[in-house]
Amino acid sequence: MAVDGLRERKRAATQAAIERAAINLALEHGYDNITVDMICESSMVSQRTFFNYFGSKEGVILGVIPPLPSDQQIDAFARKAGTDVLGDFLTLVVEWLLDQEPDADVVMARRTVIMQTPELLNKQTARMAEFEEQFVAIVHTRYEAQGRDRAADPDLEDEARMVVSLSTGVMHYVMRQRLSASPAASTSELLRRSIKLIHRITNDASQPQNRMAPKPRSIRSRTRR
Amino acid sequence: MAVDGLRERKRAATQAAIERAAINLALEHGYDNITVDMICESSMVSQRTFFNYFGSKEGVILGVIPPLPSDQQIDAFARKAGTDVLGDFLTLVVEWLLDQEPDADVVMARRTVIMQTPELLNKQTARMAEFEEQFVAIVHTRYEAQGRDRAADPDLEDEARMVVSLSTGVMHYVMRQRLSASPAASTSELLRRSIKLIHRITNDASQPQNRMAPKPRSIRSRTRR
DNA sequence: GGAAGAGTGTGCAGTTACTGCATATTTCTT
DNA sequence: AAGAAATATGCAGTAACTGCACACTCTTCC
Repeated sequence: MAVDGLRERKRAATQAAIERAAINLALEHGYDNITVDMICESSMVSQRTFFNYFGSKEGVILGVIPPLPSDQQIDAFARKAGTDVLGDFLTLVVEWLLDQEPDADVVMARRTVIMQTPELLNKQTARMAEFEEQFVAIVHTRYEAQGRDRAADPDLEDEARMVVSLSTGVMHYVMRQRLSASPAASTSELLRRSIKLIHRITNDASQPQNRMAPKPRSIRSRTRR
Repeated sequence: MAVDGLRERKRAATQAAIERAAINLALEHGYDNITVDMICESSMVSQRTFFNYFGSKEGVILGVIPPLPSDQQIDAFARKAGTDVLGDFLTLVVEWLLDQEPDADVVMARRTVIMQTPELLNKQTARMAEFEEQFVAIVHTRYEAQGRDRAADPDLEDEARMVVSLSTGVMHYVMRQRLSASPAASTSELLRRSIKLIHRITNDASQPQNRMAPKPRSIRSRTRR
């Protein structure tokens, strides 16, 4: 029994090779101007292998999707005492997405590529959106742990979904800030600032909560195309 | 000089034909199981024409992207007296995206297709995200109209961006609700309920604003893949 | 140490969305 | 009716992605 596993090491090597090749090519030519074939040639693997590893062209830049949060993590989130669902959930998602990949160089290079290719940021967000249902379920475990019942409060379903939708938006913001902001600021610090921003925005609104859509419906008259 | 323009009428006809063909096919076989060629055959146009009209396969289901809000609309948004930036901006976006297409049948059919194909909802959101920069600019016009200066308040840039990010999330939620919710509920009503939900979620959090990330950094120990 | 078995790499052929370009057809203008 | 402008189409090509069959390599277990 190999203590480490030659297989695993090889696997890690190819993965890293493809990754490096892709990132370097993207840095040099721009993500949109490189093809999967170029990456394959540069990393000396077949196209098929490339897709076996990363599944898509974006995948190699955005990184492999981590496995969903463990039951432990979900449990920890569900049992937190506070009422800050949004903040706690965001913390969970950030840990899920961002706390990995120890290689600082790669992280840095990824950043640069994504920064030069706004479309990639959107794809990142879209990729996250595919877990919407699972996320909603996670939020629900928290509500249940707090004794809030789905049957008793019909809005609870909507509330969970809104938490997730908001989180997706905020995550997009956070990712974006991580690119441009001083890399010194830790992610959790960034998150805290984001939450503060949200409060500033929404609290402003909570005082004159009344007038929302002054015109009942008036902009109908617009020419098409 | 033709009062109406034969050209325009023909154009509208082909567009409608393609649209109908696409939606019907999607309803029958599912969006993922139809090809652009099938749509073209069914609507008797060349593939090239299809792409001339809709640009992409999603485009024909999601509808043509409306032109950005007019300067008038932006101005109206900028000059609104209240402090509810988020609500007002959401109203603007909803008007931009949703207040068009008088044909109820088509709207209904679209709904069904999108409902059956969650991926389409994400693409819709992604498509909207491409206007992020323009949206941020719009929010800024409002801040400027209110005398808030970018130079004086360095966080203003971030605040505008956060408004847009949040809006994207909320719009995703709204679109989703429009699918499942009783079609009776008007969109503006839905929006109002959404804003209320946001307040419920964020106000809960504003009281115990302190404890955010209890564990400083501990989940590092996770096996990869 | 060698055979069986599981995991990996690769070639190939095919599908599908999408684009540029040249050209034909149709409608509008005057 | 002629020329300009818009529209429709065919064609050829690119690039991402998939399924499948087969070869190769590491692991395991006797």
